[in-house]
Amino acid sequence: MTNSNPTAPERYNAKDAEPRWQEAWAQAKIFETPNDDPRPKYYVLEMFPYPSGRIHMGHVRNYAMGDVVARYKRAKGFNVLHPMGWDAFGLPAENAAMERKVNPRDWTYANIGTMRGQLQSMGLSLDWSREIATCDPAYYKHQQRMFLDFLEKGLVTRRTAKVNWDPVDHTVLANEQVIDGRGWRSGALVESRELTQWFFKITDFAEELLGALDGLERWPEKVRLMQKNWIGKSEGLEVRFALTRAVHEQTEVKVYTTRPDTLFGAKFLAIAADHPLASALAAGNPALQTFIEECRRIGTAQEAIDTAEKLGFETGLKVRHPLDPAWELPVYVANFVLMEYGTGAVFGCPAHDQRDLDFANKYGLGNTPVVCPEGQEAASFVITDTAYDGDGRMINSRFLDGMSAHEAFEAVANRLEAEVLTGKPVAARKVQFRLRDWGVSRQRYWGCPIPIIHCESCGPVPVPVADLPVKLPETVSFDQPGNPLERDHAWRNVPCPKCGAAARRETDTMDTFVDSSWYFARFTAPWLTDAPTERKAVDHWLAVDQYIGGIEHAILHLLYARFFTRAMRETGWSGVAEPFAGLFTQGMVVHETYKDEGGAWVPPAEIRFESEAGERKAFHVKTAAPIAIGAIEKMSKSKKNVVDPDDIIASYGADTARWFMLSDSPPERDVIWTEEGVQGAARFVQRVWRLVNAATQAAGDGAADLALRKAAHRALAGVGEDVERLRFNRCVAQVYTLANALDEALRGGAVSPAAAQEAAGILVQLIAPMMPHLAEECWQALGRPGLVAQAPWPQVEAALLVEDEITLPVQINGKKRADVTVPRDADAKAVEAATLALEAVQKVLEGKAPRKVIVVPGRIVNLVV
RNA sequence: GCGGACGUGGCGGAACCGGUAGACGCACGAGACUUAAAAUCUUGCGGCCGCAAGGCCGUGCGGGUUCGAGUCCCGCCGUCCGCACCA
Repeated sequence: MTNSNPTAPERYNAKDAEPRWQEAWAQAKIFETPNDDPRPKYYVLEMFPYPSGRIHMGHVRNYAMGDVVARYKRAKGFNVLHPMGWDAFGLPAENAAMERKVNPRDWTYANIGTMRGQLQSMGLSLDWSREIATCDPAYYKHQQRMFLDFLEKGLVTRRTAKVNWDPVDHTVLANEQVIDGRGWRSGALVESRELTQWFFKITDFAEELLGALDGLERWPEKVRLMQKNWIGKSEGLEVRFALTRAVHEQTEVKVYTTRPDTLFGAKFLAIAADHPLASALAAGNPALQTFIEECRRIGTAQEAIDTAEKLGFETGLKVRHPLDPAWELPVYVANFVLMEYGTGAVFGCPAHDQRDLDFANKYGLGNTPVVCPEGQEAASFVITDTAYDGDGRMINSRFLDGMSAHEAFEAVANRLEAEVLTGKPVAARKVQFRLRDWGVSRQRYWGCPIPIIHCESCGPVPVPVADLPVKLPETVSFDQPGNPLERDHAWRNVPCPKCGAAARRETDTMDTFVDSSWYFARFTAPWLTDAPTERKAVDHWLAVDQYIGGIEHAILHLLYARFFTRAMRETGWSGVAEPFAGLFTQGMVVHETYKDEGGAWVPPAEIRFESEAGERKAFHVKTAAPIAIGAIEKMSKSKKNVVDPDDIIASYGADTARWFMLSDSPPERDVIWTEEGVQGAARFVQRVWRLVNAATQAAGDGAADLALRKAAHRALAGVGEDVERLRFNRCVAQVYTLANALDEALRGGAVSPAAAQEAAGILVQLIAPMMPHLAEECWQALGRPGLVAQAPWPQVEAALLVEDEITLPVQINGKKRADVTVPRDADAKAVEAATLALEAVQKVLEGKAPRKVIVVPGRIVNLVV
């Protein structure tokens, strides 16, 4: 190429070009989005970052993907909203404050400044005029307003509850934030504590949140399933078991069951250690008291639960079987019954529940099988140490015998609902959810203050809307553990808004997941000072058409946001129920790990590679000591396998980093960051630049035009389709294919200037969403007017996508033996004739006719001989 | 334990509704240019046999359906993810 083109351009200089084009875009304000644009809207959003300090490769991948969609949709004629903001409240700021004696606000805003600069150096097409930070009173003021609205609507409550206490972060955590019994952030084993907390009543929407999942067709099936399981709906029966003697006026125990069909297999009743009946009994029973305390102690540590034995305490109480008053069952207090689920009491059917069986075997309660698997003799069906929880025919169950389990469920439910024995129903059908209300109180400083004032006589009083925001105090000290708001008397002590008496502010702040539950709505009109949203704007822009982020938020953030949007609908701040119409969960960025001979982790920047007998070996750049290449893992500081985006952008440019991020792996899978891969991307950047410049020099007679134009339009059609489906790795492959075709055509010398420039122009527009700076530079080199970022997406010429002749594979008995070339519209008969005329086919047939000929038009020919 | 996803060259991966397995890239081999290196260019690259033409085998393993299976069905094996005393 260099030889054939004496006017060869210099190498493309990303360092020079990238800031230049970023400045040009900013000057032209082309990424600032008006709300009143008549074109169809498209809202693309990536999960906003926590300003932890610097961006990491995960951010680069996330935002590169979103930017491809934004730029593509803009070229397709949409009015695209693509904003950015900061999820700016959170514990790291407080930890930094404690460790480094800096103010959390200063620390946060310094990080925002750094990270904003880094994102801008990536050349993202963001509307920075809509930037928001959740720690800004101008943002959280509206969150406080909505909190009060929710409170008025009954969507917020305050109650005492057993909560997850993180002893390291000194705060309460929601159920969703406890992973494997540990705090999601601190990793500390959580403890159970009884505290008075504010709750968002997400359970009010359990049914709706579950039902609406089916409508989220552009969500990954996996995420929908995870949410479905998390909400955990079950349908069963609440059955009242009458006690044979009253205990402190309690005459019955309510039990929730999803298997009323197995009621005749019941052997015992078990209640939770926290059950009111257990407490009542314990009052006069020290042994039981000890047992209950033991249960509570074990209950706090999740790990213990996994290994803990099923333990019970026989109370001596008896209950009557609801289907046979003469049948009495013993009542146990058991460590495996949860007060939080159902009624805090279960009936045990050992034959058909493993846990009940373990318990029954331990205490010698026996078992009676009542569901017999198909094909099994009822007489010989015995349960010893493995319960049977499958389907079958009812046995040993009086009036249920012979029914299916499902029929028996209905029969029992019907009979107990219309109870004939006592004249009143002893059971009711009930739907039960696993989902708990969302506890939002956090005993931390760096969060959105809960706008409540506690008054001795009036109770919790909402701060008047006119007094919002309740701002965090500016000066705080972190020299003692605990929440500094508690100690800030000037801030805390205020008069009651209702009666004027001395009162005190709520010192808990909101879970930071509240902040991120509505930011996408705020982006639609972030300039409003007197309301969280403008209905016209929010209803126009929502739902987000394409949301992109990590799978780790499959439940947490994505469930909270779905709830919050509904709560906003209930309070009039939005007319939309679902915030995200399309969701994409991208994979992580992973990297090899390296260890030196001493077992210490070594960062990739300190390693050089050599190939010895085809084997890749690593050495330390300075000491030349051999380095062991370890497993490929998520980039993490602890394993030192991180690559800083700044370093990559400085040495290769943003386009190279973006291109590599999009090229190798399917976006939903993990991508392995490799030096070779980045270099490959960098080579391609230069190759595009050379090709585009060479295209301006084309001077052929046009003999190769048609083939090149076909290649260009095939790529155009393919990339369009693949961007729509977020298959960026395939887009990249198509671009390479077109680059190869253009290269070959130019080298052949038979391509006309017009066709060369058309193909080069298409190539540039195809890479523009992915490598926007290079694309602008090339666009200019081609002499095209304006910015490629503003150019409409080229039209595919459909005629160029069809071939006049097609080549079909010919199989004989299912094995490929030849090819046959026929006109595109040849019918089956013509294809058959052409196939049979092939020399290779005739040789096999030896004059005989094939037994069968299968012609799939446009696809394949198969001969059976 | 329950629920789900996945398994294709040395590597990342492609293959639409069952129709040419391995697109595209990376790595690697050979060669050209160069004093040399980088860059660039040419070329090879699933395995086995063969000078070649060509043939045989091949998508985790074992069966099945089909003219035809990476794709569908049944049974294993392995990896990853989510939930987990939920009655």
